[in-house]
Amino acid sequence: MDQPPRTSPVTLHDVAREAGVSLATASRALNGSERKVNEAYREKVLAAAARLNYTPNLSAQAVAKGATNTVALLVADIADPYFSSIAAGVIRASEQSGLVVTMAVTGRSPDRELELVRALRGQRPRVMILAGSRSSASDGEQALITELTAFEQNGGRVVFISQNELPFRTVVIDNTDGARMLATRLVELGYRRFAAITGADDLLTSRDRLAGFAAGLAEHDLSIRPDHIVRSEFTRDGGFSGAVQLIEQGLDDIDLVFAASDVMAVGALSAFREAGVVPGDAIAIAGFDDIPTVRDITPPLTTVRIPLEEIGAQALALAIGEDTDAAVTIGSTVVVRESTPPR
Amino acid sequence: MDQPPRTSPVTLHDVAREAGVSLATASRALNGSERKVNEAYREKVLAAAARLNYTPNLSAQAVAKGATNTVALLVADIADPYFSSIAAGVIRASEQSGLVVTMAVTGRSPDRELELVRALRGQRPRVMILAGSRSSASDGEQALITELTAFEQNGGRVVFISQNELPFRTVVIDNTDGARMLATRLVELGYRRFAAITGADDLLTSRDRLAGFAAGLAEHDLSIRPDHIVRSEFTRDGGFSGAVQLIEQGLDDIDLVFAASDVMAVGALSAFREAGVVPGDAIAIAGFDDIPTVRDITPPLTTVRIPLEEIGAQALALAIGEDTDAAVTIGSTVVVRESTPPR
DNA sequence: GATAACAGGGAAAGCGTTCTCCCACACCGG
DNA sequence: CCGGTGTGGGAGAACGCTTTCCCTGTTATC
Repeated sequence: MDQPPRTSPVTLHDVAREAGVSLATASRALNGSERKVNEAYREKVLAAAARLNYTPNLSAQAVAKGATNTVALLVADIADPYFSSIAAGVIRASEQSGLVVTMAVTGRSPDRELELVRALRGQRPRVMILAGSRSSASDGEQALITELTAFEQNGGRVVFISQNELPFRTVVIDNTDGARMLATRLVELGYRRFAAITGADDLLTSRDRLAGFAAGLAEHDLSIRPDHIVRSEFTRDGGFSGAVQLIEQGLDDIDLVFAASDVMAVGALSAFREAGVVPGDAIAIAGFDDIPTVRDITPPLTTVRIPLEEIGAQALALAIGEDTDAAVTIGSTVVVRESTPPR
Repeated sequence: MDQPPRTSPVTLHDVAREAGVSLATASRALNGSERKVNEAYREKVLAAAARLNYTPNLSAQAVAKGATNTVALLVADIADPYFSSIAAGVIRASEQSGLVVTMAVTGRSPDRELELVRALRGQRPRVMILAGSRSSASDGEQALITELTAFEQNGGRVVFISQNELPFRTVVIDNTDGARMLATRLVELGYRRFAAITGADDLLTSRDRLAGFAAGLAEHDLSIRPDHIVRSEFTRDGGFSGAVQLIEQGLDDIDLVFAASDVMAVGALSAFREAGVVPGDAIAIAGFDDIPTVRDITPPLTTVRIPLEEIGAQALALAIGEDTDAAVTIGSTVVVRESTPPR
């Protein structure tokens, strides 16, 4: 595979020599903007660069300029449609701005997150976007804040996607209000007896959604029986096992299950179906996020739509934008589908 | 947001001064491996680094060493579960090897792909992994090969995920054989009258799968009526519109629809359901890939399982491995689920 | 106790860029 | 014809590291 001598990459120096100009001129013709360079020279340089198939060494540019074109993106799990949709938005927006995205996956571990932030900081990215799910009482929190503050003091920008409880720019997803509206809507549809499958209690996203849902119910003097709230992993399998738990407890007093995310709802749906409980009929289900797949499952899922790709794009805009708005709040809409027929 | 004076990042120089040692010693204590440094000195340096919250500038390291720790990953669409699963595998394996992944999205455009390869080459990554869907007759193909060959001659490694029709290392997905086995299995289940929804004709993945499926049928003296093969976008919506087209043509002479990917199958399922044709009952459906969601849709989808995450991990292994095996072939297994009940 | 061998610190030369100076030259007004 | 004012090329410093090379001090060997 490696028969040819293995040449070393073409440098700007080579291009300059080939074009018969100085290093400085070559640099200016190819990348440096400010100063004009004689049209004849410029063409000679461009021709030489093309002939040699030259590509500027971005690392060298970065050290010379003291700035990169990099966006560092941290997500919990790229195979999860919630995060991959957000990532798609970040990447699209980045490419439009001529930025390159480097991505790391925390696997939902705060320790790993801190470690990755430290490592990514070495890249001196322009922007760091953290789309992990924040949890409330993590010990490493302070260390993370220290790290990110240092990063900002060196001229970087930090953007969180989640709750704005941290002192950084944030794309705020209005989990509480979205869940509240969903609850109201479900009450209007005739539902009265609720259960919920949520993530661990310190997961802010999950907690806010549950709280919002409960608040919405409270407005109609309804509530969720404490034993009808089951906690589980914030994943498809967590949703599955949460539903299993509900089934084992007995479904008599439940006509609707609220899952704190669509991914969990999908898992729950499968659990119900496997147990012979027909979703949308014997039991209604609602989720949160409106990930692409939920319109294709059966029954199509009632959920709260948040524009995931746009959130990713907004995060980048917030990061590179001039205005120092500390937060952008993303609205959500309730989408009623067949998993919650009127009753 | 930026009140504090905005200090510049801590450099190795600062650390060395703080620790009272030379630059060389600091470098060796923190990163450089070969030479030993006195334990007392090393501790002083590490302490100083921690005190100043130093992070080595990776760009500077890259230009000094002439090598990076970067893996460049190109995918067609990160929101597509096929690619996001592969990406998850690449990222996991990369992090295990201490490599950083930079990701770019081609949006299925060969021109864009070429452009991105050029741009990413500037990063001087150790490895470039291309997971786009290859298409046969793309004009820019030669330019892409030139670019990638140059990259390899400079010491980089290129890995494709797809078909090995290009002169680079490849993780080969055995589309043909998988589809052939699927066809055989479906014939065993009693199906005789087939239709297919596939991608554009020059998309190799799609073409191979269709060819394999047809070959499998041929072994049992069966075939797909040419007018029962519809071509469409290789996406969920493409699957949907493909199914609509079949419905409009009439489903009388069809009892099973083979979709060239699970994503398409999912779209097709929705189309059938919307048209009142019950999938798994009035019409059977089979897909290809075994993306995570297909076990959660209704009916659960019969498909050909390929271990997507492992493919991603294999791609990285192939890239950084010593052995110059040009290709690794990934086996596939038929998974029969309820979308194709015996008949 | 003299000498060879080695360990390990520090100075300085790179790595591939950008960018600040400096300078030569052309052009202009008086 | 002279000095002033651009204009734009080129030399070289700088960016933050790694690594080679030199040199001193310690240890091993006879």
